Amino acid sequence: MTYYTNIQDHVWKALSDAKRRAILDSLIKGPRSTGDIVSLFPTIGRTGVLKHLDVLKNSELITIKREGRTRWNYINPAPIAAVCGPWVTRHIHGITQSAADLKALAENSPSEEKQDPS
Amino acid sequence: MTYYTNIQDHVWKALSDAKRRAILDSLIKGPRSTGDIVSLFPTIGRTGVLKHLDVLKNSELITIKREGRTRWNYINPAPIAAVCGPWVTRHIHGITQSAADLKALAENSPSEEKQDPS
DNA sequence: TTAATATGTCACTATATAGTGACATATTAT
DNA sequence: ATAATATGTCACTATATAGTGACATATTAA
Repeated sequence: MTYYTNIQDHVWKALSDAKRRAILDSLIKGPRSTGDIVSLFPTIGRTGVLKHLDVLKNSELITIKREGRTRWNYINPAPIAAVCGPWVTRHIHGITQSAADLKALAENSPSEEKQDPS
Repeated sequence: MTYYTNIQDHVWKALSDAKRRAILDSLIKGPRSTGDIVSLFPTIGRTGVLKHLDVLKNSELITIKREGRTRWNYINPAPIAAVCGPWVTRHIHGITQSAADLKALAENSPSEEKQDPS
């Protein structure tokens, strides 16, 4: 199945690939053009990198700003801080969730985690 | 390709699945038997849960202790603390890695991150 | 011993994902 | 206008992954 509609899953899935994490690492210093990022990965082609950037964009881990024919890719750490940060912290400190949360997690794990009450 | 030989990747891949994160959540309170964990997931079968537990075991996110015919699954937060913690912290605070590290990351991303000098 | 319980293993299916090559479009330089 | 640059899109292939049903094994209860 693996139908996940919430942003949480998108973020974790995006971060599960080593190359995508490397791309994010390379953006900490500052934005890079797409071509520049491509040149950082000699082992895969341009379209491959493009698809990784698409994944990062869809999970909002990068934002994009066009300047002429150049596309500038900016890192956006907000999803990391919002999604992974709390989860990792909770597990490092062994903090238990409420039984109700756990039940929801297990039963419909695609939607997972705390959801907006919208 | 996606041949990853280091533990780092195993951890991120393991955590990329919502059900596996839910299993880990359920273990914060304390160890559970395999059958107990299975009963937490009505949407998938026993073998499905077993495979998730295998993934968690291979990434050392759980440890196992047998007691008669019962297998007790214990959470092990060490890989989270060792692998995800620093990465997440670094990104939340926007801390740059050395250029050499970045180059290594990009060129042979399968092995990724800092490796044992062994 | 026999049956029930709890778990392990395996081959299989279906979907997801990484990666590619070919082609298309937009922008800048000559 | 023409060429070079930078990026976007698409169909395709190969592998990885989630999940299943059937069967096997080990342990406890009757």
